[in-house]
Amino acid sequence: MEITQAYQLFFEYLEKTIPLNQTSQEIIRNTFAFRKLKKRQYFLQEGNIAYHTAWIAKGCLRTFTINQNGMEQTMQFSVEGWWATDMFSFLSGEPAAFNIEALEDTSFLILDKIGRDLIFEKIPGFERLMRILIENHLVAHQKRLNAALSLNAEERYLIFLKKYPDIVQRVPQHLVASYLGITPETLSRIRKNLISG
Amino acid sequence: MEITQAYQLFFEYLEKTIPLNQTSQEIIRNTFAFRKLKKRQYFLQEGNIAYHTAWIAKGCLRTFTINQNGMEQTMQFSVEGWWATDMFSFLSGEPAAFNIEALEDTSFLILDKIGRDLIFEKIPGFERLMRILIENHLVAHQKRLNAALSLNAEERYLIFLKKYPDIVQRVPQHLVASYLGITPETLSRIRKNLISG
DNA sequence: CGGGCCTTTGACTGGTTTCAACTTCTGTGG
DNA sequence: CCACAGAAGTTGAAACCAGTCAAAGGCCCG
Repeated sequence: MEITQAYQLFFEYLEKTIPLNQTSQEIIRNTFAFRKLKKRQYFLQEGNIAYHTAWIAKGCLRTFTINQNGMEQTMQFSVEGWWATDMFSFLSGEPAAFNIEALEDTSFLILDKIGRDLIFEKIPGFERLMRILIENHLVAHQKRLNAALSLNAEERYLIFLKKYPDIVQRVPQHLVASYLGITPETLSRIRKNLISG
Repeated sequence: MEITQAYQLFFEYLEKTIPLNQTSQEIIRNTFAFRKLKKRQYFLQEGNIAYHTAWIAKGCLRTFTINQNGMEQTMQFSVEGWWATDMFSFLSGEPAAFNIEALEDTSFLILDKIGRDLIFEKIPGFERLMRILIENHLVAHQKRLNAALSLNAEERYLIFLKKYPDIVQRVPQHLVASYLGITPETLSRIRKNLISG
């Protein structure tokens, strides 16, 4: 993907919420940098500090942690138009608990904290947009927590299917399992069961 | 609890993050209203619209949903200095999915959307404070989701004990179980096991 | 074509729920 | 202040869901 196209997509994304004049676009071009990752490369590794927040223009990033049993726990799949970072590390400057890797060749824009503060200051409505973003993020997490605590594996898989039909096509099955908090074997059996029964 | 004291506590709480002059305090007094609930009374019921966000001065509120099996799922216990609302409903104006009830006689300050916008406009740094609040909230939710998906019941209980030793003392055991996403029987057995072994 | 990873399948294990009975605690009215 | 009813907590036995371990088949990519 071209740099110009990535910014263009980002402007379109932003303009759904806030108007952008030429000056604002220029500021964004100067604060957001363009980056690419090839499949299997890392955007962030656990223990490092998350200096950047990423906005995906094309491709897919996966955010995950290693839990205390040494298993990968997938937190999020970020596709076109989504954001990805370790929020805690980005905000506090402490080492990240999350890893973020590319599941496909991915193009994205990155923003550091200085850039963020600059944008908050210069572009009216941007801080509000980020707040709304995080609020929606929080709501989604509440629903997911609710599901994790009260629904069984099959029910959680069906919700995932319904909510992200595109992502199910796109990522390996064992990663979906790790997102749902179940083993690959269990997910395989659930799918078999859904097809036959 | 007295009205004056509630505002006083709130000012102290706010001043940890943002300075407040006389004017700001006056604005807050005019936008946040004082409320009381007796034990077992509701602050919000599922299906109604959450017109308010609450800041607890004294007491304890419990936020919970009824899941699709008709079981209560406790989302949060809000004690002194915490906030409580159905974020989704408050922001969108859609009916709430959450119930919020008082576990004790509780005194708190409430803010509606109009008041919030007013405060964001009039008090510099307030929007930032709310953003940081939500960001921290999000981080906490991520950790809890992680735990829910990858740890067993005993491990989750131990984390809860460590993180909220005061709340464990304060709320009935079966509500802690519903917070952890386990049955009261299981929590009882876990506790027995921890004491003897 | 071959190697390694992903997925599937089977048998077994273990943690958690369910159902039921019993005990303890709490609050309310006589 | 006691009695009693209802709620909360404990304990046991059986059932169930998901995990673990192991092995075989499928598929992608070098």
